[in-house]
Amino acid sequence: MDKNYDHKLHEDKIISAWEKSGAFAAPEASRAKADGKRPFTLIMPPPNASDPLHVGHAMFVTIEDILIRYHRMKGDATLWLPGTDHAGIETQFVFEKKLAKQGKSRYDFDRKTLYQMISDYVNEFSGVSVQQMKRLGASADWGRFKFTLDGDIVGFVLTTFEKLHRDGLVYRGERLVNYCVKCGTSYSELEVIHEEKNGKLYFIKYPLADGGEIVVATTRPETMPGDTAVAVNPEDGRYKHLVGKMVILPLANRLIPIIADPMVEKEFGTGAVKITPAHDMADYETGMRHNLPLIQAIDFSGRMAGAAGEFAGMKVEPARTAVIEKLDALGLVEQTKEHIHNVGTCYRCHSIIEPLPLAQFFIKTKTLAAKAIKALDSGETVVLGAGRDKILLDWLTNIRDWNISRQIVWGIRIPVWYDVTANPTMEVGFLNTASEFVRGTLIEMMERGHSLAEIEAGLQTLRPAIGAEFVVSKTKPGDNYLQETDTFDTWFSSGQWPVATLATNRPDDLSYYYPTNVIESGYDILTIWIMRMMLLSIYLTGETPFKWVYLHGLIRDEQGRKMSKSIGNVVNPLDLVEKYGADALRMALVMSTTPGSDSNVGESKVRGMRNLANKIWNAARYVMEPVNQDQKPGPMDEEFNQKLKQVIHDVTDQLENLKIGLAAETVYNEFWHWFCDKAIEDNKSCELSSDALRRGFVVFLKLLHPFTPFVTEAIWQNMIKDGLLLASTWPDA
RNA sequence: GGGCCCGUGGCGCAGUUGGUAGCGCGUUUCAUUGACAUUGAAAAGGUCAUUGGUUCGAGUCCAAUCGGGCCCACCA
Repeated sequence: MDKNYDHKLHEDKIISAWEKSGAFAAPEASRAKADGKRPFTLIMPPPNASDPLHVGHAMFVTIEDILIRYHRMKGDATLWLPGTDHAGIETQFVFEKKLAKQGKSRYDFDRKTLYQMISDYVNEFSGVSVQQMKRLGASADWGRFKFTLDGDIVGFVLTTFEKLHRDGLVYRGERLVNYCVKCGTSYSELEVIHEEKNGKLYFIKYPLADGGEIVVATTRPETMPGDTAVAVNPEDGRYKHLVGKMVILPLANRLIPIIADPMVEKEFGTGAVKITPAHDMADYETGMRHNLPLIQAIDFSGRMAGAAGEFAGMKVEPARTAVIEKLDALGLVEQTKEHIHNVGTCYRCHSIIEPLPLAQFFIKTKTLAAKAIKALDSGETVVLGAGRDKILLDWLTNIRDWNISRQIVWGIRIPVWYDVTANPTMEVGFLNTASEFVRGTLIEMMERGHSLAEIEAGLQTLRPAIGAEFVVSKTKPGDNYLQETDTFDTWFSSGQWPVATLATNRPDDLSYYYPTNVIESGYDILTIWIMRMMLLSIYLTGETPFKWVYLHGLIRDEQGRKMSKSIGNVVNPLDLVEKYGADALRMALVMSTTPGSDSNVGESKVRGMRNLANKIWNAARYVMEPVNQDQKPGPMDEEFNQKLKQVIHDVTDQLENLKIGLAAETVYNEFWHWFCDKAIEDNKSCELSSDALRRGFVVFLKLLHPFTPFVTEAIWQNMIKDGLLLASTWPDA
């Protein structure tokens, strides 16, 4: 054996030996069942198919692989099911940025072509993440690999939607949605980030119809053309006498009522609020309570709409200035104050989110959430992650209906159809045969000579009226139908992941390997993903999808800063693997970490763990040729055996209880500071037999294997020369 | 405004059901040609944020305070 362990000489060879052995594959359910084996199932959180791995991925690969290797050695029927996600918005966003560089946009292509282009782009990179996971040592069952847009997964997702619809849990409704005019799609509230911004609070005089005025405070005067009321608090003595009176809305010169609603805070501003139901979530709610009409002043491109009269066509920011100037000229601006307020921004592109009214598909979540709450309350599902279980519970308790429509093509198209003859005025946007993007009502377009077939072929957007009837069907229900152009929220498909991946694999996988034991992910997607999996999986199977939720923390740099491209402190996990070996990176990522807490990882820690790999290697060299060759028990043998048992017991116990960081620390310390520093020295002084030392070392190889699989396997091949360490059995205490 | 998490030697972090504090990196001194300098031995360094309480005993439980971070929320 070489004097030093060089990971480059071993890792690739070991990966292929493992793969060739077939040990990664989970046993067939029927056989495992017959053998009386206990299943251990872990569904991999699917990384974006087109993205290379970052440290967060390396973290989940490591933690999950540790658990999988441990359970495999314990003799469980172990399934680690891998996959990748199409990541609808993320991917289309990146792709459109590429198009923009070529001076093109999504409107230069018909749906099919655009989809194909993105698909090709994703396929070009889709192998990368899988290769990288393998380099980290991921012992997943690659034969069961799934992609969220695989035909069988898509079929499964569509069936789920049909079932939800049959059960009355789907509706199409016009709601204020969080719309990003730059991304051209709506988002669920989970994808909106609230940021504090400096703005101005304008105090504007609204004249009363029968003389006098009422002053309202607003940060968004440009939405005034959409005002449909002024609201005051019912308890507010200053305004009680005005409730029910009419005001003349400046600029538009429309009459709108003064209403009383408890949502108004008396202390803020003037205690009077303009109500703009089409452009503010709270106003929308108020509008619903008071049956106020919806007037859209801003359109989906982020410009002022026709209702804004002279301001129509202007972008929001300049329109705000223009409106204030005009009002000021009319003497209607009482005062302007500097004001810090929360603004919703797009998590993707950081543009300001416009709340806009749009007909979308929603899933009713209340009844689904009740079952998830029950699973948490009863302990059927336990969340590990520094109190984040309470955040989950809070979300489930206050859950809102889930907007699952996205206005993008990269995803699963919603299987809903509209009858053309029944909806002649729905708006269509399509690429015509002359490759121009045209938009208008269906009937207009047909009158202009565009055939239904032409429209259907180039269709990008379809906007049927609010109450339009629709048919849910996987296939076209008749010649006179056009399909909804929205696709499902990516999380709608990944929310079914544990069930969908098992149901579309081997025949008995779902019945045997479900519910899964552990789901592992970063806490940043607790609500957006984990919660959705609970909702949909319980709905589909009646059982909670996982017993344990293990939430790992964010990985920060050595100084505790978030990794970001602008700081330039992003570490590529594969570079570290190249330099120090996969074992070193794995150990550095998990040692002394605890669920839910962020951890800082820098090169010095990885280097320290590379030293561990070398230490193991050299311990092997000693054990194979110890100074004391005596097989007979030495005076320290008894104590050594006792201690060894204790170590096995501790590590096993910690792994059983998902205390992975602690288990890593225990093996590290006991191996280095007890086995190497004490036991080997005892052997040198002839107090410990070589026999005991060797048995102890083999135990340590096994205990270390889940954490540092490569170096331990390399030694096993050198020393034991029988089978693979990967497939050996876990030591008994 | 409501909720959650964190505050342990210079730095980064553990500490499993409460029993007189550990690890990595760093620092100091010494050692080493036979497992490993990617090493070993020894050492310096912490009143476990502060205050009060429960307990025979608290880093570990409770309360309050200060500091840092996060989540949620219709003060426009």
